[in-house]
This record gives sequence, structure tokens and C-alpha cells, in this order.
Amino acid sequence: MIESALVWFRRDLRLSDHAALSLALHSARRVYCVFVFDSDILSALVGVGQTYDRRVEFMLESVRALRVTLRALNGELIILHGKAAMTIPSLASRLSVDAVFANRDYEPDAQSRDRAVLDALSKDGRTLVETKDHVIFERHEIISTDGLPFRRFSAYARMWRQRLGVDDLGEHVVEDEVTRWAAPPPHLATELPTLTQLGFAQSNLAELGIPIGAAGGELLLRNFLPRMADYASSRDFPGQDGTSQLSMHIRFGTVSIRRLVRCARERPSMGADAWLQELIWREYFQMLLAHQPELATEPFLQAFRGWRYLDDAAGFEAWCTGQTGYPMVDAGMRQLVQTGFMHNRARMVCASFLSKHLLIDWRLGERFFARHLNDYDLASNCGNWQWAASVGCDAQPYFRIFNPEVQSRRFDPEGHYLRRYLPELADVPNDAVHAPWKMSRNQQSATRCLIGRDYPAPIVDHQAARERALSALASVSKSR
DNA sequence: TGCGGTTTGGT
DNA sequence: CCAAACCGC
Repeated sequence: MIESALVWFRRDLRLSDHAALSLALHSARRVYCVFVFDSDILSALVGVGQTYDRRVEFMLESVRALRVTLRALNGELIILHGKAAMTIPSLASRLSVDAVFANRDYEPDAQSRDRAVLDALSKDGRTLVETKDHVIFERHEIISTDGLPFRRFSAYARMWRQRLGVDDLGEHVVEDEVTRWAAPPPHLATELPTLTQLGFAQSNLAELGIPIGAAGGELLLRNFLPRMADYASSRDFPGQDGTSQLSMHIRFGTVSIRRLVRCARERPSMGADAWLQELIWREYFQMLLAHQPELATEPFLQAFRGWRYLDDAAGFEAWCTGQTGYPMVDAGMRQLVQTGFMHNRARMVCASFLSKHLLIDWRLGERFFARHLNDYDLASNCGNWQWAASVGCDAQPYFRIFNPEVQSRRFDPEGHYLRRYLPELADVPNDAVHAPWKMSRNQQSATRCLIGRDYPAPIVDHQAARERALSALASVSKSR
């Protein structure tokens, strides 16, 4: 038992089932809690010209909620704004704690930050205790018999499921040790910065009605549980409420991943199984990136490293603004920019369109998603973009090219999703809404959707773009 | 979570 | 003759 500990909250903004907090409370007589608005991360966002960011607001409000919950248990949350690599060691020193506890973060930038924190702490004889919390299995726990990471998701998922036992899902209880909180010295800040102080303007997050904080995550989970059995069939339809809506909460740790897996296992069904499979995909990509940090910017397949994509500024602009002329692509992109979310079916179609139909570098698309996605996660985003671009680990075969019109007909037959984000298609009937360019001029007038005026003509012809992509990708694939 | 061709098994 | 299954890119 050590005398005192500091728990550093990062992307784990909850109190329940929290590995680092639980371990600290069971190891130290006095426990302090801190959250740092990391100026390195925030200024990087501002540096690329962001004036608003829904995630910063989500984080701010979730930290506020965390502080409320802590105070209700007679605890307190120290709140700092600065470079975490410097403020954490200096806070540890001011509080004279024996150790800092944090849940391990596997992203390359977080790894180097945490190494710097560890170095600084060690110089003063302190330690950084890192715990497993964000995943069920870390990168060395699920590997093939040759000691290397699995290159096929199916093999990885099979072992993941075989290995899973009750011990892996145990709750990291904190509620039984709430008497151990230490009151921070009065001169330490416990006030939240304002959005303006953090350097951001207000976004439309409040209008979107996304439940925030650990209570918000719990609310969404309870909303999903009765729908979970239908997940396998309903998740593919972007016009339906079939997905869990939990991705942002998984990203910020306002819900525990162990709790989610427990929920899936306690309610066996096709839907629960399909949902668990998606959670395993997440861990697969986390594991891959942890093994190979360069996958954040380089494709897994060597043959595509240094591959020259097309330089098509106009095409990229049309894609970003949802003006490609393909309704499923445009609806997805406009949903992304307007709400910070995009249904997964649309993500696949949009990613495929950029990398195959336009032959634009998947990294440009990855960066655009990074800028806008509320649930943005480096490992999942890079992994899925590489999958869609057919340059990744266990990627989609290069010859499988989504037809945006067919995807639209199959997964949004009534056009509900399309019309929600494309008001110019409001009067276009179902049989034409997936391919409005096929309407006659008379039909265009009658439905108040003149192609080229109210809604763009397709910027590329599907058939021609498909053949161009096939020959370009085939030449690379054959050369390796 | 492709597409366009051929095979197959039913009528 | 039809549609589902199957095959290779």
C-alpha cells in the first residue's frame, strides 16, 4: 500500500468500471484525480484552421459531469490546461504523490507523450502505473503461433473469442473505496476553462441532442439493448436507427468497453454477435497500429507505399462538400459535416468512392474524417480507410468496387436517408432518387430537380471510373 | 461490404 | 427457360 496516488483521466471520462482509478483506490491511502486539457492536442486542431470542434465541447461537458459525480462522492477533480507532458509531473511533485495512475493509450502520439511523462516522473523517483482499460486484449495477447500479429481478421477474431473468459470482463470496482479521496490543496484549480479559453467557437453540438458524459453513455446503451438483437439486420440501413450510437462514448471512455462486451454476452443473439464482431474489429485495428505505428500514414501493403494517386483538387472538393452527383455519397458527406457523424454504410461507400472512383489518396479522406468525426479514432479510421482503399491488412479485394447507386437502392430503398441530407431530392420519386441523372428533362422539371442546377451531374461515370480503378490497382497488385 | 460471366438444378 | 449458386478478376 502506497501513501498517495494521482489518477490522470484522459480518454476514460467515467468513474465506474475504471481500471486505473480502481487500482489506485485499492493501492493508495489517498487518491487525487486530474484532467488536463492538453494544449499540444488542442493547438494542433486550431493549427489546421479549426474554429469549432464538437469533440472539444463533448469533452468539456463530460469533464464537467465527471467532476459533479466525483464531488457527490466527496472527491474532487483537479483541472489543468497546458502541456500534459509537463503539467502532470509538476502536479505529481506539488502533491508529493508516490505514483501517477493512467489507463494505457495505444496511439503513437499518446505513447510518446506518456514516455515523456514517465521519464520526468522517474527523475523524481515517481512511477507511472499504466493499466489496461480501453481494450479487452492488448497487442501481445492475441497473436498467431509464429509470434506475429494475425494478418487475417477472421483468424484474429476466432482467437479473441476463444480466449475471452469471465476474468477479462471483470468490473474494476471503484464504489467500494470512495473514502480514500484526498482533498487537493486549495490553490489548485478545479474550475473548468471556457470554450473560448480553449480557443474554440461554439459548434452545433447542443442542437444535435447527443447525450453527453457517462450518464449519456449509459442512456444510449440502455436505448440500444432492446434493439441489439436486430443489429445484424438493421445496422446496414442508414435511414434506420439500427446502430448502437455509442461510438463517441467508446472514443472518450464515457462507457466501459468491458461493460459493452458483458452486455453482448449476456443477451445472445445474431445481433449481439454481429455487434461483438464490430467491437473485435476495433481491437484488431488498435492492435495493428500498436504493432506498426507507421500505419497511421503508410499503407500496410508494401506495394502501395509511394504509389501515386491522382491529384484532383476539384474532385476532392466535390467529395468534401457532398456534390459528387451520387446521392449516397453526397448524403453521407453532408451528414458528416453537418452532424459529425456518418452511418457506417455511408462511410464505406464514401471511402470507396474517393479511393476508387476518384483515385484520390486515401490519406486525404482519412484526414477529412479526422477533422469532422465526433467518434474519430486514429486506429479505426486508418484501418477502415486502408480496408476500403484495398491497401490495408486483410483489406477488401481491389476488384471489389462499390457501386454507389446499387448500394443506395439496396440499403436505402425508400430514400429516407438520402432526402434527410439532400433537400434538393425531396420531390424525386423512389425509383429515381438513387440515380437522379437518369431522369428525363421533363421529369427533372416536374420534380424540381434539374440536374446541373439543383443537383450536380455525376462528376465521374461509374462504369468508366470502375474500369480506370481496376486497371490502376491491378497493375500495382500484379507488380508485387 | 462487386461484377459479369457460366454452371446448375429446378421447372 | 429462369434464378440461384458459383467462379475469376
